[in-house]
Amino acid sequence: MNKSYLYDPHNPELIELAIQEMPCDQTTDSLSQFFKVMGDVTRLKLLMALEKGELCASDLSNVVGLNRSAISHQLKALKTAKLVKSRKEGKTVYYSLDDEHIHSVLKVSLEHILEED
Amino acid sequence: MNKSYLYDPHNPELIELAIQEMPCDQTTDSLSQFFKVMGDVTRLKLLMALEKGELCASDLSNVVGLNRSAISHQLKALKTAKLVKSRKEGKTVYYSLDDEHIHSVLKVSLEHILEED
DNA sequence: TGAACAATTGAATAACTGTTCAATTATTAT
DNA sequence: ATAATAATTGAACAGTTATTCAATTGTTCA
Repeated sequence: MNKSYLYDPHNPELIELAIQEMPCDQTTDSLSQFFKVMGDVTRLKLLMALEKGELCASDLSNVVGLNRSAISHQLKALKTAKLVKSRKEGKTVYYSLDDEHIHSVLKVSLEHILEED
Repeated sequence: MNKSYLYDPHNPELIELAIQEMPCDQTTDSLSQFFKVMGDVTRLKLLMALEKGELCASDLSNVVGLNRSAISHQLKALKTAKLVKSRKEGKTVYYSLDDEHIHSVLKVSLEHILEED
């Protein structure tokens, strides 16, 4: 029961509802982690590049305009977050999007950003 | 033209395509900023609480379990990012979601998180 | 074996971020 | 005017993060 009211409630019923319907900490943590991973320009560009198809680390460096080390670090973050998967072929490692949901999240969010107001 | 190849290209055509279809810096910056704002547990919880209805800062403190100062700082960030709007009534300030897109983004992303594998 | 290439790793650094605390503004009621 | 309440603000701190550099692993080919 997370009911530690520090301040006088103005709308007690809505507070109750919001607390009841709030997902558990594990879920909100995962969700915010998911957004955090995409909340970096470099990682976002990597994901957008990989929407076009499978690419290796060097090619991704060329697309994003950062050295291989930086790209490798961020690819690791994306892999840990299970947003990309990799496949080794000889010396080169090919990366691709792991999840289908990402595309729709990117699509809806891009629409939101590009919206006029 | 962002065509500064530092490394030997393995897949030149796909590199070209990825570069051509990559949105401009302003767009990728805005998009990553959008995700960054939701990439924090506190702000995410605030948004999820506001999905239930309009709430004032104190009530949001009670829902999230943080003092008013912390909430106020994060509400400001959400307002700057145009994810929430506010309405003043006497001493209290009521906050609500500014954008309809957020709901679908949260929905799709939550599905992704809760997915089995 | 040794040279060349792709990729990763770890340490270091500079920059950023979220929360707390203390002080302040604004509004209402006595 | 004073007190009380709601909210905001700014400074400070601890913790995190992205990039760079140098070194290393792993693979291919001569």
